[in-house]
Amino acid sequence: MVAVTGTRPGRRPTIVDVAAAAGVSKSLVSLALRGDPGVSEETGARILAAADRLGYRSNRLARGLVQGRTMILGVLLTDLANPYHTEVVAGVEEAAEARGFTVLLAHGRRDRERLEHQLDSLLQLNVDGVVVVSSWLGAAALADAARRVPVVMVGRPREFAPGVDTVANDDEAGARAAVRHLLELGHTRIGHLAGSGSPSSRSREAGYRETMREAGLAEEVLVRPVGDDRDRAAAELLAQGPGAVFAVNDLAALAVLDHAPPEVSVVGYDNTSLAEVTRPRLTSVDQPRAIMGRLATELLWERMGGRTGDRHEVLAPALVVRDSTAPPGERRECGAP
Amino acid sequence: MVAVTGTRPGRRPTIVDVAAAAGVSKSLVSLALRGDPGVSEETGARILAAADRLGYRSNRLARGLVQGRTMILGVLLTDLANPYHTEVVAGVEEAAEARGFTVLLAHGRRDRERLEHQLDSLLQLNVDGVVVVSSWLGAAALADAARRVPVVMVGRPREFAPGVDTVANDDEAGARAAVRHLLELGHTRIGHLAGSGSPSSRSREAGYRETMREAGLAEEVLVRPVGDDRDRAAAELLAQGPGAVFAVNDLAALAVLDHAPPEVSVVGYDNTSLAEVTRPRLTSVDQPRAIMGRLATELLWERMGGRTGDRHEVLAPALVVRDSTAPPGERRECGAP
DNA sequence: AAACGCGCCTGGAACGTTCCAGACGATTGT
DNA sequence: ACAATCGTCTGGAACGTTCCAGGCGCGTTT
Repeated sequence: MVAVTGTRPGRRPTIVDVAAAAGVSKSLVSLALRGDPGVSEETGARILAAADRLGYRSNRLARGLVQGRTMILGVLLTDLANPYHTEVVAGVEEAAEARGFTVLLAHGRRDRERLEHQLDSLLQLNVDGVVVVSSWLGAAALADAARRVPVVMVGRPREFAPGVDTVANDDEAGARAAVRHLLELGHTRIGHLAGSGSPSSRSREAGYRETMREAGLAEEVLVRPVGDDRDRAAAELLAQGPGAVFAVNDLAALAVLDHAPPEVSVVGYDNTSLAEVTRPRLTSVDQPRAIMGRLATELLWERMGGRTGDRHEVLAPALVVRDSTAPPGERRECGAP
Repeated sequence: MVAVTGTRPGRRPTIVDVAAAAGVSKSLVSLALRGDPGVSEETGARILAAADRLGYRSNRLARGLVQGRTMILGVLLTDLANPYHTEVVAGVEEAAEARGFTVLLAHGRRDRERLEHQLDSLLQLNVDGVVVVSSWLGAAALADAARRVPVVMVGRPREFAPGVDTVANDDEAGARAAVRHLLELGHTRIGHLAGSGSPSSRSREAGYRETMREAGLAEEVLVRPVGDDRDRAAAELLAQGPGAVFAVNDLAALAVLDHAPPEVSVVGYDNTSLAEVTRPRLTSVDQPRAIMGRLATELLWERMGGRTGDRHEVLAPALVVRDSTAPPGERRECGAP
């Protein structure tokens, strides 16, 4: 399996090698490999056979260079370990694949500078579009990228970048649904373990406050930002004696569950895979992540088709009720069923 | 911010545009942008300024084409959602970055055919090396890829592919450590919820059987394969009344925890992020994933440097003791501390 | 004074593909 | 019989870089 006849030694075979082996011009090889109808059946078969024999693989760099597009979509992630992100990616991949694109992921590893660097790498590769699954990237960097290639951001940006479409869920509505669920169970003393000032977390907090006010419970509003130390924040919030807690995300909710007596109901946000796995299983607000990913890809597609105006899509989340919520005074279950 | 002077309209600026703007040859621009010492300080500054003004970004396709290498490492993953994988990736990224490589990820989405397709995509991109974090890929596909570019597989292959280095943990040793821990706590009736025949799971089962035999407990050996329905398998295993269970991985361990009375001790394998999050927190065998990722990158590096013989590295795992194991008869804790 | 070395710069040839204009026979239409 | 058309196929020009051989001016050595 070492030296295959017809190939220059030590080099990967090119279209020219295949052409020589099949006794035709390189142009015809190119046509044949792409299945062009203007190639006679017999010659086509011979070319394919030769390519196969030589172990030829097309060189995407060269193709991309001459065509000016690569049929590659780049996905930029802050944090691979975040299950929220990965489900969005699955949606992107599905839609991209259907349109013949290859998806490559670049990873920022929770570091803003690295994130910008990775975005740059993708641009240098001439990807045909970028989906950014991160709120960490600044509007300037995003807008700059959008000047060269379609860019969609999944999530809620601090600031809208011109030329960049966005896909987000309606955080305020999700928060409302969570709080309403607790109200309907009969809770009144509902606290909120809040986020750290990101646009999403602010909307969630606003939804919480609003719903409490509408229920005539403005005095019961109890908010504690989660800060750096989730456990401390959870403990301090619980020290105020709420009957239920709406947490800004699942991890925060877990911290609450950990410190709360079993009568306290807890709702999370994001419906990550954690929610299924913990005991009690966590009631949580689900973002339609796969759909968001698909939609992001469609927005890219539209941009490639020439759309110029910016679009900002907001999707409705849905509450998923599990075992961590119960009427006041009832114990959540714990451990084996 | 629309039409920048000096750029041909509608095209991204190239090195030639920069050259024209700075009044030098394209060759000099190339040298200047790469920081070649043979460029006078003054001219260099002028070129950089021009590049900046035009918003120039180097084209990696063209560079890769002429240099024959891309300074990109590809990582092929079966399953993004698997936290085991993502930590390996972090290790790869760290080591790759230190050597000036960019890491791009391709995702097989738990589909073998897609996995092969993605591998092909990476090869077409002329990546300088591939780390495969998956046991799904056949030896033939791996060997084929290894013929064009260095390939390292992280995990235990069903069959060693020629030309492909591997990095794995010592599953048998890990299993021994887990079982010994249970023995030391005083357990004798130790069951095993086994995997589905992958090389890793077979080694883990072997380690279990061996250790039981050495402890004179050959008669107590109790093995149930996990199959498709984890919950059923766990319930059936528990119906045999073991005092402790060593499970083939964390997810299987969780299924056992779910159905077991609190006196039953449980050990998992892989020490995924789940282990920290469940209650009781799961005792589990940890693979040094980040180190495995780094090592994989180093093996690639060696191959690039010309090594030809195959290397198969096996790293020692370590047991992480948490709350899911206790002496026989004692209750594991549950819920708040 | 010629030769050499050095710092700085340039033009053209790669790299592997696709695109384009057109060549060559054979067939068809008038 | 001649032009037009069609099905196949070809050679060269892109694409945007890097690499290479060398050029020019100037100071230093022989």
